[in-house]
Amino acid sequence: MHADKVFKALGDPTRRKLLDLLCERNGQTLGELCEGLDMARQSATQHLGILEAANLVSTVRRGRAKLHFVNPVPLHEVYERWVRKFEHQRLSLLHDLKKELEGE
Amino acid sequence: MHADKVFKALGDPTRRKLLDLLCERNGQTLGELCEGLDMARQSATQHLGILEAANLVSTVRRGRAKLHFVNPVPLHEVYERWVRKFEHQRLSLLHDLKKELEGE
DNA sequence: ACGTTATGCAGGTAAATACCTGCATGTCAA
DNA sequence: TTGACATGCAGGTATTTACCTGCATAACGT
Repeated sequence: MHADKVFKALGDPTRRKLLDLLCERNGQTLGELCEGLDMARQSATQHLGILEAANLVSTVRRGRAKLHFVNPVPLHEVYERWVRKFEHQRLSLLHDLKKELEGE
Repeated sequence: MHADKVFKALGDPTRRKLLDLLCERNGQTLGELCEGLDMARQSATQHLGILEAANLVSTVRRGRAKLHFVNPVPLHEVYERWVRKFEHQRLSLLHDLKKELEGE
């Protein structure tokens, strides 16, 4: 997994909105996605390209249209690597901080 | 939760390394964290500031030193909002794609 | 074939980002 | 108090990013 691409892709509100749009209805075309975005088509293309490079979106050509599908796998990998790892700290964090504030 | 700050904070390899370093040993000082980084102290300060602004790191002053602690809460919120939401698609994605490739 | 529609590609600009150097402030220990 | 140590703050630069305009290509329907 390329954490860099995934997190950078998610670090933009337009791209997160694109994912939400695709979650509502999978397989939309570029034109359809643009309707919900309030920016030029070319900008949306760029955002979708970044999502695709991060493997968060997969595409299928269908005639002159390009259909976009969410790929949830990288999100799950993010969870495995960056959420679960820190889960066990949710209690020990408080412990560490408390000890520190009490003077070691 | 401020998804923007959290994802942007995570979208840099230096900052992810800082989180890993703190995961190994919580409560390290700026100087200690710098030893594992290969960049000027001021740059690390900037990265830690971004992590703190995203609420991924909390700090406690202790005399002239500043101790850093991981805060796993935003990571868990990311999971709730951006991973679980797309979990149910892990099967339906294949379904959608298959239908599409078969010609609707 | 022709016009319409959907997307691709080239490039240009303003803002944000990641790094740095240099100097200031605050704390500890002798 | 003084020197050493830990961090804070100001600013400067090169790269990346997010947006745009303009033109090119490809597919559909009549």
